[in-house]
Amino acid sequence: MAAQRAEEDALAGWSARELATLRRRLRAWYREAARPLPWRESHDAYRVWISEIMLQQTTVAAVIPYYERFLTRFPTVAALAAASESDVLQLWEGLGYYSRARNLRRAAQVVVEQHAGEFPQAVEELQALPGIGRYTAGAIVSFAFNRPAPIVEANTLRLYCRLLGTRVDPRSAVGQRLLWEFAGRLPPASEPSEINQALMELGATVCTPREPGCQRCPLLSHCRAAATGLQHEIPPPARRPELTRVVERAVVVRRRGQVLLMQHGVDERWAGLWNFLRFPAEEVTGSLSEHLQQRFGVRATVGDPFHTLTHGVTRYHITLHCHAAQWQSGEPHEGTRPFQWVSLDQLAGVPLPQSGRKLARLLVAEGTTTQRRLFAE
DNA sequence: AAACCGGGGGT
DNA sequence: ACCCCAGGTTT
Repeated sequence: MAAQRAEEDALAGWSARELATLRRRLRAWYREAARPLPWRESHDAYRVWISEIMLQQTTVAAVIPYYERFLTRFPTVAALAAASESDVLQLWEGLGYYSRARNLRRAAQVVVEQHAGEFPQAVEELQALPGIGRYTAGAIVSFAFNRPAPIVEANTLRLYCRLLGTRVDPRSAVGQRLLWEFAGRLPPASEPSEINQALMELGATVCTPREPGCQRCPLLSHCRAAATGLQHEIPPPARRPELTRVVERAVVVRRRGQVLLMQHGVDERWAGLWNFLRFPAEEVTGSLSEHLQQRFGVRATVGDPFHTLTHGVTRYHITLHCHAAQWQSGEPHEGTRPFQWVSLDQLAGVPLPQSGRKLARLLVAEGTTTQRRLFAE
């Protein structure tokens, strides 16, 4: 296989001597260029774990305030294990990928119940916990326990591809095997944590996607891509899925100063979070009022849209038309989906997706006058 | 292998 | 408007 040949070629020529030199230069650079990150404060597995889960597909700047609040509210794995799912989701609100929060709580319960509250120190055992994959397991082992473990994520993936000078697709099975093999050779027995952090930091700040700073890279003389001028073409860009435009409707049903919320099911987007009544506009065949009665068993008078907001979610661009409605009769039901009535004051304590929160803020901020207009009682 | 999961920030 | 992000799970 051509791909297999490319893999062998890419790994050939990295002598133990060269790797030792590479590590020395990397450490020297890192000790100058270091920026503070939450987990540098301690080598606590719980803290490293929380931060790594939050950082999945999420930028450092976005994570920091969430990390601080989370550690204050749930300072130990035992505290997290004892929390309700809703409480954990509440702290996760706005961060996205909410299965991370649900898995976090489940994993905490496993650690408490099956590991006596102590994090296992082996990659395989950590990877068996919900929400912990190969990267996060390696990150915990190397950062928290300071034991050698390979890490491959967005930054090191790009860095390794360029160092290796390979045009192999890093997302393919062959590419993955190549990268993890190379990643396994990099952390030394002594102080591997620093090397792994330095690799990620170099990828994040110097070996960047668009304009890699090769002139200031401490590993320039080791880089097979830079040697041949291929750093801009490696790694090959991922194919972007096409954006689908959809129109949805949200209905704020009001009854005696309270609003109606539905909970998203486990097989839906925003699983476990609450929302106003919300559905694709195309599912509405007749009037909105008829739709509410047929689908939720609720009689209500529905007004024209009072607000429209757009937002992106995964590969969808959503236009959301928001309606105010006045409840008349009928308790809401739809399969086993939970519903609840909450006052506007209580809304702050219920986990909502970002789009729902924007709508909620609108209701609270609009004031009594507008609400009276929207909900003619 | 491909789809799915969210939202923010940079350009 | 498009690209990227300290990924993991499910199909």
